[in-house]
This record gives sequence, structure tokens and C-alpha cells, in this order.
Amino acid sequence: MEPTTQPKVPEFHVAVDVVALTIKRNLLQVAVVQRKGTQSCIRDPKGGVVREVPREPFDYALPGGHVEWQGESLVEAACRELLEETSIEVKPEDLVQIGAYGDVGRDPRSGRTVSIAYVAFSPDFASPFAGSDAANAKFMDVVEVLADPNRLEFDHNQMLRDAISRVRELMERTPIALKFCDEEFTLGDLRHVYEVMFHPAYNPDADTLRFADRIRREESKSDSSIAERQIHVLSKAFSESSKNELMMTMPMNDMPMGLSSGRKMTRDQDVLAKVQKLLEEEYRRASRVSTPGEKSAREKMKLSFDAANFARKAELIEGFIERIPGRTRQSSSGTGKPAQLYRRGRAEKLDPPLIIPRRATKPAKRTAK
Amino acid sequence: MEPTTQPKVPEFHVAVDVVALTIKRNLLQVAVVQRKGTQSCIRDPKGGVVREVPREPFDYALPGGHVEWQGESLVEAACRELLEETSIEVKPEDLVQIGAYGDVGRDPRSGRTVSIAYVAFSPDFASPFAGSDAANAKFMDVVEVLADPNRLEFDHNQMLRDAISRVRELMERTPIALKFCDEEFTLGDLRHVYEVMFHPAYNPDADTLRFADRIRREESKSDSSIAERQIHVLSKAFSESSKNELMMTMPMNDMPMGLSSGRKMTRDQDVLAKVQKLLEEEYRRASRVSTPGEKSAREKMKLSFDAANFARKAELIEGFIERIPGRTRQSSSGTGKPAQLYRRGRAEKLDPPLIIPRRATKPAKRTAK
DNA sequence: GCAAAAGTGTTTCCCCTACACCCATGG
DNA sequence: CCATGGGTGTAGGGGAAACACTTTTGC
Repeated sequence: MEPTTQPKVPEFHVAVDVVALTIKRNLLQVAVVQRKGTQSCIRDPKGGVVREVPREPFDYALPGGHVEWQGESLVEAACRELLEETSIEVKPEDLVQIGAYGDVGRDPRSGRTVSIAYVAFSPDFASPFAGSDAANAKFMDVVEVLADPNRLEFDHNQMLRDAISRVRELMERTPIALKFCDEEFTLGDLRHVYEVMFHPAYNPDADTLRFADRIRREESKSDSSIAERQIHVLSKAFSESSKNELMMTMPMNDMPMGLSSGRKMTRDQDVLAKVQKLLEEEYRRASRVSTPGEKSAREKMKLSFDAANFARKAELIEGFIERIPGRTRQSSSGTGKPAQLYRRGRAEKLDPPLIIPRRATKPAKRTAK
Repeated sequence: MEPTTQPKVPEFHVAVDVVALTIKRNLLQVAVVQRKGTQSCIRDPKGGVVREVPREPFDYALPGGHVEWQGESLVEAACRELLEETSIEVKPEDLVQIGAYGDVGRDPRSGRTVSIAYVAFSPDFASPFAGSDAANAKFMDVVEVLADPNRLEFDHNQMLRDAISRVRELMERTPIALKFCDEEFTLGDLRHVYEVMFHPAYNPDADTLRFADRIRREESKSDSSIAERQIHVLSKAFSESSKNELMMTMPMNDMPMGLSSGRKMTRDQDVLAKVQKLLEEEYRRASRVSTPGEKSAREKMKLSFDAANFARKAELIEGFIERIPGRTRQSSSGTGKPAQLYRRGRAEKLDPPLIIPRRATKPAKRTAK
């Protein structure tokens, strides 16, 4: 209720941030940068305000920056910043707005900054490398980014969580998951995408620290040479050479090698396999009904990831996928029956949404038996 | 890809807009203002850019304005603007962010304006009256606002539609609808809230013009004295006196008088009843399966609004509502069996969401019969 | 008695889950 | 032959929609 005469509008900065999510080797990864300078902008645990503190080597930020000229739309700015800071190139239509973040204390540097966050979800981001304003740029496992001691600057932590929820929504109601499949894909390929994205480790309330710890423990057990402090557990699990070698044998863009096994087991691959086993095991733990006492939200996460039923469900959705008669492909692990190939349908919306916890999954009658 | 040296950040304005939605007499209404000045900012049908054109008496805008001082958060600004322009008072926690609207051409006036839109959904807004910057402020039927010849300035049209979708989501997953019920309410009361909010007339693709036309036709048939041009079809359907009189007889805040009938039929009430019959009929039309050929998105809107099953569903959701043993209340229309009273439960999230089109409602076997 | 609304009971349908089982492949 | 993953078949449990019917009120 100030005097309404000629309001003294404060100096505003409008920024954009991009949560670039992708899936590598069955793990959800996000593009992060390490900003230049000696100070990081970290949220004060008590008070909630962001303060400048001495920069640590494990401080990260999402790529982003200011809208820079008059005629630049918000999405355009987001694309540009992503490109500049990480060399990742996306089209404006690939960005989905998450929302505006405008808390007063969210940027201690100068004036007042409102940031519009976008999410990009794509399998074929270029390998990031640092550009302007960033000393470093790379993809990191999401659980790793969110776990101690790593820190995300500003309110990027919240943005990341919001982005994941948004992508989950998109995966329920749009064929966005097909971006992670080749033109011809198997139902197993498709299912993997959903399994990763809906993994309980990425739930808002997930204990990412525990996850990350277990992953780290696996890593140290393998006494892999790259064990520095805690960063980069998996993004460097492969040396460049063996990575390329692996890529050759993978039918899909960076797709799995399955949840277990693998043809040529290097030591690094061995670590990887164990980590993935952990995730898989954790997924089961989180979705199984153990004690009939508490059916928390987590429990509802029980998804139709039973291979058989997932397939039926996906095929049932009109315009989602269509089978390619006669064409099959050997499963990625090399074993098993060759799978039927599909291609994407014409639908832009998935009408019966693919994944809905439609009932509060009863503890199953099996308890009686 | 401009030179990245010292980016010339443009002059940005940060604004907020509020979509204040409420339900009056079974119709969804939104708070709009008429700005002062001789020019309206209307989107050019061809080109999509907003231009200043001579103001017409049927031009409206959502309440909103600039964030005015350094320490003012976005929600605070939204609250303040709503209060200033419409005298409606809301608490920050009642506002839900819809998103940021930052298209380049969205405000032709000065510099570049990014607006953060919020939605408020509450039954007990004060009666709005114009404040600063607004020559007029009132609640209007949503269908009326969206229909010719009325115009919403800037991109407020889109904001309104987005707001409605957001509220629908909230009604599925949170007990927000209970805000429209008294502390003690019947399942019929609750059901009405859902029926209004999910009415096909408010679907993004709805033919609001047709709706508004039919409502207007009803109005002119009744040769009600208030028939001006097209504005205020229903918001003035009651004279102040009979309005107060009606309020007395209504058990809930501005709740219905049922979808038909009414104890004391004044002429205005007669019009109203007819209009509501139209809406009801339209709802049925839109949700019935007519030709088994096209099962459009509209068709999926078929909701569980069958009274009996809605009640069962609501009672099933844990923590949503709890019955008050022994207490009943006469239905608002005065007729019918007195209904069981309920009070709100402790749940903040509705766990099996109340309304989900879980199957692509088959054309019903009835075709065969 | 009749209309209107609430509430209860019941039937039918079919979705979804789970499980069993077969298939095809590499090793 | 076994392990592995793909795929089909199917039984049963259960939710929900639809419908029938009763109850209680005002007129």
C-alpha cells in the first residue's frame, strides 16, 4: 500500500535456467556447470536466503543466464545460455517451462533476479564442455548432484526437483519417451526409459544421500583409479576408449546393456553393473509391499513395469506405437529371444495415460497364503 | 550469438497477474478489471503481436501490475495488485503460480515485460470494486469473458485457460474443493463444486461463444431490465435485494439452489434456472456418447458425476472427508431427503485422485441393445 | 401422490495383476 | 542344457459404472 503515484520499479534482472536431463547407462543425468569466480551462491540452511560463500570444488549450478537483448524471447535465451555454457544445442520447442523463481533472496549478487526455468529431456545432447561463464560443464548423475557434499547454487536444487516431476508428467501423457528410442525400438527399450525416469531414487522425498553413498561404496570397492573425492562416480566410470567400444555394441543411443550382465566385462563395467543392480534392487525395495502397516506415497509408486503388462498397456494406447510386422532385433544383452520392433505412432497425446496409480495397491492377497 | 562481452541487458519489467476464480450460482467466474485510458492492448488476430487499439467498453484485463519494490516477493506483489485493483484480499499461500509469460510482443507499451501469473480459487472473495489503475472491477462469467465481442487484453486469455487447467489439477489431487463447502457439508455440495469446475464449457477447446450466446438468449427472452449489451449476463441477474434474500436461504456460501427449481421463483431466478438447465443439458450432451465414430478428447470428459458413485468414491479416499454421525441437513432446494453431513478430513493430498479418465470410456454396449 | 434429492443394494463388465508357460537365442 | 529376455495365455480379484430401488422431504 505504497503511494501509487509513479511506482518506483526496482531494477529487475530476468534470467533463464535450463535443466537438461538425459539418461545415460540407466541413470538420470543433468547438465551442470561450475561457474567461474571464487564465490558460490549457496542457500543458507538456516534462514533460507542465498549467500555468497567461498567456492568449493563440489559446487555446481544449472546452465543459465540473463536474457540479453530486447527481442530475445525467454526460450530463445534459454537455448542460447545452454549453448554458451555447455555447448549443448536444443531447439526452442524442446524446452518446457517449469515456472518462475523469484524469491527475494534467491540471488545475492545484484539487484533482483527473477529466473524462468525450463527443462529439456533428450537422449542426444552433445557432450558438454565449458563455454563462457563456466569453468566446467558436464553431465552428472542426479542422485550424485543432490547428495552431500555436493551443492547446487541458488535455488537450482528446487528447479531440478520440479523439472523431474514435470518430465514424469510428460512421460505419462505424451510420447516423449520415444525420443530415447531409435526409430525402430523394442518394448524393452521403451520400458527401460520409464523405469529409469520413475525410479524412486528421483522422488522428491528420496534419500539421495543414501543412494549416492551406496553408489560411491561400489566405486571404492572396485578401487577404480578415478576415485577422487566423490564427484563423478559414474560419468567417468568408463575411460574414453572403453566407452567408445561400448557405444558400438549398444543398439540404442546410450541405452542400457541391460540391467545386468554384459558381454565383455571390464572392471569398470563391473562396477557399473553392480551400481545398476543396486538401483534395481532399491527400486524393488521401494515398490514392494513389505509391512502392511504403512502404505506411504512411496508405496503407491508401484508401477506397471511388469514387462508383459507394460507391453500390453503400451500397445493399447491408440497411436502411441505400432509394430513393424516381421522385424525383430536381438536384445541388447545378446541373450534371449529377439524382440518385436515397433515404430512411433502418430499420437501426440497418450490418451489413457500410461502410468497411473489407479488404486492404492492392496498389500496383495498373498499375505493370506 | 552476440558478442558475449558485457551483455547489454534490456530494460525489463516484471509484472504479476492474478486469475481469481470463484463459483457463483453454479457458474465459474473470474475477476476482471477495466483499465483506465483510451487504449486497450489487444492481440492482433494476424501476427499474434499485441497492439494498442482504441478501447471498447467490452475490453477487460486480469488484475495485475508491476512488482513495485525491491523486497517484494512475486506472490506478495500479486496479492497487493489484486487488492489494489479489485479490493479482493487473499493470502500469499492461496496463490498458486501458473507460470511466466514473457513473449516479446506481449506488451506494446514500454520496454519488455515478463509477467508471472497466479491463480486464486476461493468462494469468499469480497465483492470487487475498482481501485487504482482500474476504472471498473467485477466478477464475470468465464464463458462470457471468453466469448465475442468481449476481449481480454494482452495474453490474459491464455492465462485464464491455463489457470483453469491448473485448478482442475488441484481439484483432482488436493481437497481444495472443500474451500467451497461450509464446515459441515453434504456430498451434494461437494459434488456441485466438481461439476462446475469440470464442466465442458471450460475446456480449452470449448465453444464458449455458443455457450455465451445461449445464455444471452435466455436472458433476452426473460426481458429482464438489466439486459444491456452482453456484459453481465448473470452477475447482475439478481437485483441486490433479491440477492440478499436468496443468500439467506442458501446454506452454503453462494452455493447453488440446485440445478433446477427453487423455492421462490422470481423472474430473475427463472432466467437463472433456465441458464443452469442449459449448462446441465450441455454437460450431458458433451459427455454422452452419440456417434461411436469419434471419441474425441471431449468425450473422455465423462466424469463420475453420478451422485451415488461420486459419493462412494469420495468416501473411499482416506482423510478426504469424514461423516458426522447423526447430523443431516435439508437439501438446498428444500426438497428431497435430508443429506448426511460431512466435515473435512486431515489429508492434504487426495491419494487415489478423485477424477481420472482411467479408461477411454467405451461407446457403451448399449449400442448393441 | 408426485417430484426431487439422498442413499443403498446389486449386477455386470472388464481392467489389471499375477502367474504359468512357451519361444528363441547365446554360451 | 541353462540362463536370459521376449512374448502369449489365462484365472481371479476388484473397481467402477449403471441401474434399480428405497427413503425422506416439500408441495
